[in-house]
Amino acid sequence: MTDVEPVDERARSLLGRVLHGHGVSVRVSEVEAYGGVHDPASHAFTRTARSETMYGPPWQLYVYRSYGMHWCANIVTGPTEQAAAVLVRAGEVVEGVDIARERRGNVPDVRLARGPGNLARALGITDADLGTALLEPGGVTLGPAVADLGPMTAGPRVGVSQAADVPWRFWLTGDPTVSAYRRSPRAG
DNA sequence: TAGGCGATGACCT
DNA sequence: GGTCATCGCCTAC
Repeated sequence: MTDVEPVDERARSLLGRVLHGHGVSVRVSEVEAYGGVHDPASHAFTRTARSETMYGPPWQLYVYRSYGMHWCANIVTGPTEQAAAVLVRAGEVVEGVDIARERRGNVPDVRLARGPGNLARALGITDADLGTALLEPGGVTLGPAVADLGPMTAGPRVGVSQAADVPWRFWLTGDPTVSAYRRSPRAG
């Protein structure tokens, strides 16, 4: 590997874009970048069957289960074999609000897609969507880039115990749908 | 084959 | 703000 992909740049470019999933559309307000094979915090740091999708071509959906019961949606951004990906952490439901409410239960609208597990649930994303090509018509798709984003902020990643201080979490400044920061108890 | 751990969320104080 | 539920995956034996 002679150079490192600008994974942080790829992550920032996802902010404001709309992710469509099974009848619900979410405007992405918060993301977290994972550098793939060189990032100790990434699932792809050690290659396993679970993370195999991340080594494939970009713009595919990587779905994993967290704490046994939550699904988390990632967008593979790196070229084949690099396994760089971006975790979509939060967003604002802009279409299909009724469907999202049905999936999430009786919570305030601002919380419908706040947090990676909640966002995946609002969009109806499960392991059945693993490997979905996001730029082609299908169950889960990604909209075009947004020109006027407004200010964004960078900070440390949430919940990771390795490389916790790398500022690869990005969110739209002041957006109410952004999830709260919580440091991993295992981070140094 | 068994044990430990987590890119979390919800609830309680 | 703090605590705990919960279970699939990974690693070590």
